Amino acid sequence: MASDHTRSAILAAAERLYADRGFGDVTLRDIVAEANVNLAAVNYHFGSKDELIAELFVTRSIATNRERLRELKAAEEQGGGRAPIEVILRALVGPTLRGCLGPENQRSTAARFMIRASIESVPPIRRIKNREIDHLRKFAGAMRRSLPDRSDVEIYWGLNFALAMAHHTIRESERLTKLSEGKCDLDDVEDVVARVVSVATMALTAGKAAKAPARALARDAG
Amino acid sequence: MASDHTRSAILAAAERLYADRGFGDVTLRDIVAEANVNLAAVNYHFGSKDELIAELFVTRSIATNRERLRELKAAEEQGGGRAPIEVILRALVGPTLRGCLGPENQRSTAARFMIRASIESVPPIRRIKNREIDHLRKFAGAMRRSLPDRSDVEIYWGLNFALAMAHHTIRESERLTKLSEGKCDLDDVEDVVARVVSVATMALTAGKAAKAPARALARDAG
DNA sequence: TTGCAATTCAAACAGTTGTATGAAACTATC
DNA sequence: GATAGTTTCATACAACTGTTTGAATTGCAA
Repeated sequence: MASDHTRSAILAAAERLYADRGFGDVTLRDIVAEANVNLAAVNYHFGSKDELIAELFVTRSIATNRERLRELKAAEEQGGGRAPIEVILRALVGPTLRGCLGPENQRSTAARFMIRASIESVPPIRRIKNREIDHLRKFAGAMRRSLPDRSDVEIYWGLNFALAMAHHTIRESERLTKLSEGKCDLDDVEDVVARVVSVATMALTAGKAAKAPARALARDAG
Repeated sequence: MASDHTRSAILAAAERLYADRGFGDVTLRDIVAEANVNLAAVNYHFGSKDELIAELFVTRSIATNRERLRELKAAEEQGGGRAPIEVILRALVGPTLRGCLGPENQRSTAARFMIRASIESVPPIRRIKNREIDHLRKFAGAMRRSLPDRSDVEIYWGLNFALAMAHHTIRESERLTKLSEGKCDLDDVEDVVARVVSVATMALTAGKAAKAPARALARDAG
């Protein structure tokens, strides 16, 4: 490969545009204009538009997941195979929140692209996304080890709510700022992380009689 | 005028298709095929595709908000101007959850359409959506009356998290079912509502030291 | 240099999109 | 039953999409 220059220029431009404007209204012509390359270059280097998107997503997906798992593994090792639930949750939502919030110029294009991908669900991405389940299962496993007296159902709901709060806060950050007239400071990322982790922790550790009357205690006595 | 038949057939078909497949890949030709009307009928009756979408969204938006506010108002009147926080939250997330989850055949097309609209953010909708802020402010007001010792910041974060859990659960319901291998039963809508309300309530009523270290624990779950 | 493959480029292609047109088919009023 | 107004229809249109093509250009080895 003589020069990857064109190839990586396309990748960078595409990621930036998709992150900013979404998949819906970014055309190949927008991308090649931003990258200062010829229109045919995309098909020459990637085969098709979908393959370009897929490569972008796979690359970032692997990187993000590795980052999260690194934090998780470190925490579990330090705790002798069992990490505090707060630390697990922090490893789950921290990297994404840090990448997508905070002062404008510090936001990672990569993370913003991943958020787009998790929202818009364009075909080439949807096809790949099922693997993410396996990734989440690892977190579910760590959470189970951390809270052995909790049923699987509670674990999964807690996981779901943690991701919900993180993603929704990112996605609707503008609206929250506007609604609260700036009182909710989304630039203070560590505060946001702490809030999400705190609420998710409460969801997972609150008294068992929180809601399900007599239903849940039967089958799962880990 | 003479016969609204064509007009309402288009509205119904469009809503159904948008709810099922999103705005991205539903064309006017898909809509008119589903509605069994001529292609030109859309432009004749609505002016343009965007105006069709806008009318759909405005209609549903008004209906949903009226439903939520009705529940809220009833609760506040019954409590003499101050409703329990759980009831307020239930009025906020209940209608949407009930419309979008539960047994397949009971799901409201209207609610599913609104979820799509809240996710995909197509131009004609984005333009209208800002009014939703005023609607949410009414809920923030009720929450403030219900929890007078809470700061505005806490109120807004609680509101944000409640919506986050409701919307995310709807949007990722398939994934949660798969991840939990069916253990999380999303057809049991009232259980889902109870879980969301319960966690959001904890977020709003937990020990005031929420902002401090992540170690704050709260056993006062209602 | 010559020769050859890799890369770039302008241009065109085939398909789809939302929209516009003008004639036909209705509907109701007189 | 003729007329005027509304609604439907087949069809065409212009703009845009991703993709392909084949010629020009580049880079590098012999």
